[in-house]
Amino acid sequence: MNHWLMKSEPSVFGIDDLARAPRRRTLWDGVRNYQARNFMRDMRLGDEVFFYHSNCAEPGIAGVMRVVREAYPDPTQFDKNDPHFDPRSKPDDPRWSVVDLEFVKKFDAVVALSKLREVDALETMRILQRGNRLSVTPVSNKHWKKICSLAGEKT
DNA sequence: GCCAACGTTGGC
DNA sequence: GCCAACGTTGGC
Repeated sequence: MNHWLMKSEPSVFGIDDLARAPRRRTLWDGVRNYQARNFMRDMRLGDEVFFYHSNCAEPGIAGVMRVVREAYPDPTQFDKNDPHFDPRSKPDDPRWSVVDLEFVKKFDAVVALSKLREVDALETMRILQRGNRLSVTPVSNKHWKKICSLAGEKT
């Protein structure tokens, strides 16, 4: 099983929104970056994903979700009324993908970005690198376990 | 193929 | 709100 991290702005869609969603599931739409898309296409059923809150008062990791459907075409790319509409994308040759994710747990407290930066063992994490903007990134087993322990969770 | 201009991300 | 870093676009 592989591990991942996905960013979302809590003012748009945060972990509480996922916990309240029907069947506690959502499709992760609106990704419009090729590298991030390619990572989503590598996700497999059962993979676990950190839910990262970005662009907010306390950026950091808020909890965990799980992949419950592997990549398929993002419906918003074909919807003229959606902000993520992509006129260059054709139904027989879609550019953008989504995966379905299910709520697993919310951490008792957000593991803050500032905290992650203090931990030597996490130095090489992708989201901690300078200028990083990717909204979907892989997380190594070592980093996954470390962050779970920071969150006070057993692995 | 180069690269300047532009739009977006996201921490602070 | 600021601004650095980055990806994309489009003229040449």
